[in-house]
Amino acid sequence: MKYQHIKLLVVDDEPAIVDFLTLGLENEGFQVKTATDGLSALNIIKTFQPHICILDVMMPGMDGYEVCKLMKKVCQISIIMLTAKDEVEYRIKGLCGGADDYMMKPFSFDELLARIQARLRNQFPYLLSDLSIGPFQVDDRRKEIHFNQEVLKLSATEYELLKLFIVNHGIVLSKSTILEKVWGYDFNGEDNIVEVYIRSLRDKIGDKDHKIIRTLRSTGYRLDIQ
Amino acid sequence: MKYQHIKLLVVDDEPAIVDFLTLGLENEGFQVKTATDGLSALNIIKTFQPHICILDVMMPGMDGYEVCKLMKKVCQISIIMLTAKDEVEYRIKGLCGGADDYMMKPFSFDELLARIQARLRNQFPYLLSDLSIGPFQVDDRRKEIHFNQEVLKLSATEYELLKLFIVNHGIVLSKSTILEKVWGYDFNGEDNIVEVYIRSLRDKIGDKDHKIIRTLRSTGYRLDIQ
DNA sequence: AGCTGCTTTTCAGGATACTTTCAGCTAAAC
DNA sequence: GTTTAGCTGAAAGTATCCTGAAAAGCAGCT
Repeated sequence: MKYQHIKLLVVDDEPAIVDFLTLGLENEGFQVKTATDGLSALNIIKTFQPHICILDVMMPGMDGYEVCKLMKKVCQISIIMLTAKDEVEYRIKGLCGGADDYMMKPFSFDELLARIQARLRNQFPYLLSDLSIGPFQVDDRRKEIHFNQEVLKLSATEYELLKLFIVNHGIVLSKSTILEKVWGYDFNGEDNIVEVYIRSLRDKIGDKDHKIIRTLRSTGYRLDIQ
Repeated sequence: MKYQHIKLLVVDDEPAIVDFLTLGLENEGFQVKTATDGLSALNIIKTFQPHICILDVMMPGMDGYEVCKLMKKVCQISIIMLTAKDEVEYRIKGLCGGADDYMMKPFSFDELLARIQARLRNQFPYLLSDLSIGPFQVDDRRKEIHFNQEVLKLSATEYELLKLFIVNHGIVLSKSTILEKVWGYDFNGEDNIVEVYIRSLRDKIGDKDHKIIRTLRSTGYRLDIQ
């Protein structure tokens, strides 16, 4: 649960590995998206904006080395490369191309976790402590959100929803995404409930003219800061 | 459980060792953070303020000896240095630089535990006996908790529950967490028992309006001090 | 074994806060 | 002007928590 606001991208052309990692990482609480080739990985980065990418070197089409360089150009992302035992030259190439860490296959899941934590500590230490963005401050241990230094009185669902917006501020969230993340994939009600909850959030943060939580008609909602 | 409020920092450039120690120490109940180099160790100290640092001498970049000196400058911290068998000169250097103890690799985990306890007895004796937070004082040896200078008359279960809250004050504890920590993972009753026990604690500390032990509906409970 | 006092656990009713639905309304898009 | 998506007030439905009380368990004592 403590990693709920940390986004990972797993890129490997072998679905078995992707599934294995995704399952484990989601279980640890991370937000995980996947890609099986470099091009789609680069596309996902644009919208998902992950903090860390776990990237296999050997892939058909663009190889991991290329992908790594391009990713680093586009955004601030921490990259952990996966190499097979005998791909030493790739490892060196990878590190030169901007990878932050590498792991040899086969590896244990715990080792991966340790490296992810190391990356977070190095590059995103603020993610491990409190999340403070604009007028919002999320204290996940107290389960409280401050808005302009005042504690908001929120129900559990409202808390989760607002946290989702804060973590993804500046990014549009569709109603179906919100439903999935807050209510769970197995929720089978109408998505009007999202509208209802967003109203109550807007009420509580005094967002009368919908300038903080923006509505993007037939697309979704976006939390705008400043 | 008895070390729950003691904070350790493990610094070693070998992830395998870091993982091994972290796992074992967390299992003993310590709060553990890790670093793989001196600089990040110094950064962590600022926010985490550990009581004891387990510090490897041989590290790339800043060596343990340097780190040790800097740590001692910044704060009151007990340092246990790790040296390889043949690094005698480092050991001497380390002790001169302010290390409080040293251990030769390889060492047994029990030896490390013993040295940690020795350090605690020397430098933080109060951590081993009393835990005093706000109006609460836990005397774990006598199995007594004082509230506003008065001894509370508690059953064994009530004692464990209140201690859990005191150690984790300010942090929301879910009913399942509480069940696991106080009743054990193999308890198979309803979680209404948590509610019942919390009522009795509230009665005994006079928390009529539930402002000391807060209920966070469908999330958990939180002990608030002040 | 039976009694006693205490602790632990279960149970059921009720209060309350939260969740969900609904229907009519508003406003944007074409 | 029509259509559609989103907004909103209120009502209905539900889950969670609180509580008093009783049952079950357990240790010490005679």
